Amino acid sequence: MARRISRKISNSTIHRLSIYYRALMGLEREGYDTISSKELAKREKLTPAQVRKDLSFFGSFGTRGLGYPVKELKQRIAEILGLNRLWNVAMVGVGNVGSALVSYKEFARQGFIIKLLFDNDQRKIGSNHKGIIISDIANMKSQLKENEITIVILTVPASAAQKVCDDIVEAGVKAILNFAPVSLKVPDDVNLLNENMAIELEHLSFSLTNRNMVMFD
Amino acid sequence: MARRISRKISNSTIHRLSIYYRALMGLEREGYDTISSKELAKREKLTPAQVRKDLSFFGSFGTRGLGYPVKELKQRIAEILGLNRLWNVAMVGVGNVGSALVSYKEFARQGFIIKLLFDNDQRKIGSNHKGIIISDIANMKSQLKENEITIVILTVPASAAQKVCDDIVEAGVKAILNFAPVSLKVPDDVNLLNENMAIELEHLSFSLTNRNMVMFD
DNA sequence: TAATTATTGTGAATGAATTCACATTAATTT
DNA sequence: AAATTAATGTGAATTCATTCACAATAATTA
Ligand SMILES: NC(=O)c1ccc[n+]([C@@H]2O[C@H](COP(=O)([O-])OP(=O)(O)OC[C@H]3O[C@@H](n4cnc5c(N)ncnc54)[C@H](O)[C@@H]3O)[C@@H](O)[C@H]2O)c1
Ligand SMILES: NC(=O)c1ccc[n+]([C@@H]2O[C@H](COP(=O)([O-])OP(=O)(O)OC[C@H]3O[C@@H](n4cnc5c(N)ncnc54)[C@H](O)[C@@H]3O)[C@@H](O)[C@H]2O)c1
Repeated sequence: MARRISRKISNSTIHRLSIYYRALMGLEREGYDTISSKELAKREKLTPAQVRKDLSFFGSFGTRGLGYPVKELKQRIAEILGLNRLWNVAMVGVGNVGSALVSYKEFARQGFIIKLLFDNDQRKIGSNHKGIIISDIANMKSQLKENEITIVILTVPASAAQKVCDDIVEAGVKAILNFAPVSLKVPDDVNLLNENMAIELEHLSFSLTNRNMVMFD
Repeated sequence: MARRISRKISNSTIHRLSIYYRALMGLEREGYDTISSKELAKREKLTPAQVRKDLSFFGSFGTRGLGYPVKELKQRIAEILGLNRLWNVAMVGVGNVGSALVSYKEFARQGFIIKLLFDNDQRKIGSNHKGIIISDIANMKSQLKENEITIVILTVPASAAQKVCDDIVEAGVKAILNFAPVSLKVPDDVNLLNENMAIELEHLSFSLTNRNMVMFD
């Protein structure tokens, strides 16, 4: 029953699975029963071969001559991505970015349940934020364990990030989404992803600057 | 004087340039005069060869036996990324995410100046947000042109995103950073980047789910 | 039920990105 | 000033990702 993935799945493939997942949600809403790799690729500006190859790493979900069943494929991708369950999430640093994320209902709808909030600002600690009481960062380590938190969103200032990150790791958390613009050091068995909006802006500024692929030295 | 880049620079290389840039800012603060590819790679969990290859696409900035001059290399990368100038930025949709971004001072420090804010909510239009008056979306097209906006940050609900995006494109803007979780259609000459935090969370949930590279069907 | 059509699933081919490996060269030491 | 050391810059080798191309096959049509 267990399908062993021999090859390592590339980050690009994982990323595209999320894209397919979103596309399929849209298609379901629009009333599609099936979708071909050709049509799915067109919608997401990819190639049909890429779509088929990505999916083939995990099994054969389609029907030759017809395409993929929208509802079922969506469900299969949800399973692959680990979205057919709830994840206990904590967030550290309830400032500008943290507040925006907490109020975002889509995360909960996807199974990412923000259970705990932490901050070190005495004025914030104890206050109720969208139904969750903000806890003192001093209690973080024990509370992360007690509440079986598996994912932490890190939205503290860059200067505090490594220290807080160390504590998160010590609490046994294996997945961190970091918004602070610093390279955090974590052990190999911890999944760290960085969300850095400045880098995206810099990418745009690079593209605008090098429109004709000409540089100056 | 113009150095033609024959090969297309890969997105990964551009992304790493931003990483080097941040690392160099840190190194400068820490008082380093020079840095070797070996040390820079170690800090950012990359390989020395990768660092050297990335930089070599744009010129030879180092000294054999010694390494790269921190201050100068930082400046060169800033030039490559187009950060040695100011960019006029507008933001559409001043809600949770939009508000967080507007209050973020680092963007301005990097040269991304948020000049205009737009919304369609009558209660928000006309109000002063961090020193900027929120304008009516109805006036967006003309104002984007008048103010020579080159980058737009799009933080409206998914349902409104494509329509607003079309107007942005019509105004002649060639770079868009989109936070709405939809695939926007834009002409080939428009640079569109998507910032999707849910996708990052899904990546983490994939990694946690497939820790031993075993899947279930 | 046979012929036709559409589209998957996948090895093989191609293309792209990364890493290797070393000649080159600048700085430092003796 | 020669020898030694350290690290760059870059072709070549390798690894990884994407695309090609087609046999296999399910659905539909005649
Ligand atoms: N605001 C943005 O648009 C934006 C954009 C890109 C990146 N970022 C990054 O995201 C992070 C958060 O940004 P922000 O604008 O929300 O900052 P913020 O200052 O509004 O919020 C940070 C929060 O962390 C808390 N905090 C500080 N030190 C702490 C500690 N040691 N333990 C627990 N909590 C602590 C503060 O009390 C505050 O509530 C920063 O690293 C920032 O660089 C922000
Ligand atoms: N809040 C989050 O943490 C978060 C996380 C991931 C993605 N997103 C995405 O980012 C976008 C913004 O999220 P948010 O939480 O800030 O939403 P929000 O509802 O708080 O803000 C959206 C703003 O856009 C304005 N708006 C709506 N339609 C408009 C139109 N046609 N023209 C101009 N303005 C319009 C609204 O008045 C509002 O001020 C959404 O697409 C959301 O899915 C948000």
